[in-house]
Amino acid sequence: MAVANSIKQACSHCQFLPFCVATDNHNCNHDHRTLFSHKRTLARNEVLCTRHHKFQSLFAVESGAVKAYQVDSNGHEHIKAFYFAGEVLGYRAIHSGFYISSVVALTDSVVCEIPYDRFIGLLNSQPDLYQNLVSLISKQLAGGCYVDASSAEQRLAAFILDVSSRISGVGATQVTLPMTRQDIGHYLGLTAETISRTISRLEQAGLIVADGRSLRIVSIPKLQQLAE
Amino acid sequence: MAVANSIKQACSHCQFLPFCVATDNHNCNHDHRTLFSHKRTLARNEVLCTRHHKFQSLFAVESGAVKAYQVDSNGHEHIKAFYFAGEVLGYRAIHSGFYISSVVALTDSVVCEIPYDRFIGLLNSQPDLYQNLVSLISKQLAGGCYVDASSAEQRLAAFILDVSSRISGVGATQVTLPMTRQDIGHYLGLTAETISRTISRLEQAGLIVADGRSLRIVSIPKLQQLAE
DNA sequence: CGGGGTCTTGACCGTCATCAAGTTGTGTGG
DNA sequence: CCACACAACTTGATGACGGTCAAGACCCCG
Repeated sequence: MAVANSIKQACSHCQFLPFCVATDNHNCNHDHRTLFSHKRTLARNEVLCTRHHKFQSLFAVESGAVKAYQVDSNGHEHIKAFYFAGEVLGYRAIHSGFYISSVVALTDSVVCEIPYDRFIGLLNSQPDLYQNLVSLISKQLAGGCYVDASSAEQRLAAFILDVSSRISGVGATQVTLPMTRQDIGHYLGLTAETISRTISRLEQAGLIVADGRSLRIVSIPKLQQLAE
Repeated sequence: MAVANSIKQACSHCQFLPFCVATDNHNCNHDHRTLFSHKRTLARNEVLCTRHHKFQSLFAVESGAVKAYQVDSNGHEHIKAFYFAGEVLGYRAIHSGFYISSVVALTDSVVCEIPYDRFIGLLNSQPDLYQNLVSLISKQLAGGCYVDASSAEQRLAAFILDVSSRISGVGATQVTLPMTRQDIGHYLGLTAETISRTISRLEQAGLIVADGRSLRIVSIPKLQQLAE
């Protein structure tokens, strides 16, 4: 039970909780960390994994935040996704066997490494868990669709709602963004200047209050309406 | 063996072939079609499934082509994906239990319906097949990234390469697009006029030869270079 | 206090959306 | 088989949104 409690504290909102619990049950005399995964502490800007490197592990963000990005032949950075505490990354590498993106920490972070072969071993020993995995990957397929909204205001509104719900929970009005305006721009296909200007406009419109990276959402419904 | 041959003819390039074969092997005295799925013939513009309706089946496109789209609150259509012969759709609905997009046929098409509960039943009876499914969904996560290229020319170049490889095979230079300029625009976040103009520019630049919906790629490398 | 990264704001310009008109293509009924 | 109607496509003119370049303010950390 000590182990179960240690899971609950750090991992209570982790998408991988069902698998860690299953690991505990399956080998209740082992510590799930040594059996199943180990933790990596990342300083800000530290690299977690690199594009084109061999895929070996999924990663669960325990605390902090990371970004997954690619650099195109013109040197432009494209951010494919942000991952916050409790979220799991690496699914996209399963098919090709290589990481599609490089991943670096936006803030000091702790990340749980999940060796894929051991993970598959667990699933094969308890096949009903596979449906959990399929559901999680399906969720990633369904999400993040707002990037193709037409205007900068719409995209940013949707972004703010998405990030705040993922960091602070749905309905939260106060959020501190872990990424720069540059990063937001590279994610939304806009420039840092446009992000800055658009935040100012949203603020003038009375939808948010911004002070650097800390935001307060004045009206969630109005922001949703703008984002659609 | 008659059944196995009947699979091979229509389905030799289908992503679901491994599962259909497994079904055959597992119940070799049944016809896989009646056991596992049935076919639907769709006329052009006929609806396959509708957004927000209950998810019950995956669909494999046997012949023809379909588009998956959503209509936002302003009445603007956003195309999330095209699916061509051999490709499977519906994964995005697994997590929520409802279809995320509506799907209609672009041309007269034949589609194989795969009831999800029966499919899961098959997987549970042969858990090693789950890794096939996970790999297929992972592939969808990794693909279709070119939509966020910056310029209209880059997006269209990448689109042409993607579609031609999926319809006619990698390296093919002749392709007939099944969708309208409108559809391409709604997929790439551009207008039909911009698509038309950009095709003209690519033609003037000597990269392609266009005659309505039939395209010939003059130089695949140059097009790739443009698309990055 | 100084330095580098981050953020904001302004001026100008290019790309693509919008509106419009004309042409081509397709399908249907006479 | 032709004629008509409507959808799809092309091309042009104009304008708005966001990119680019630049300058200055702010902030964190040494």
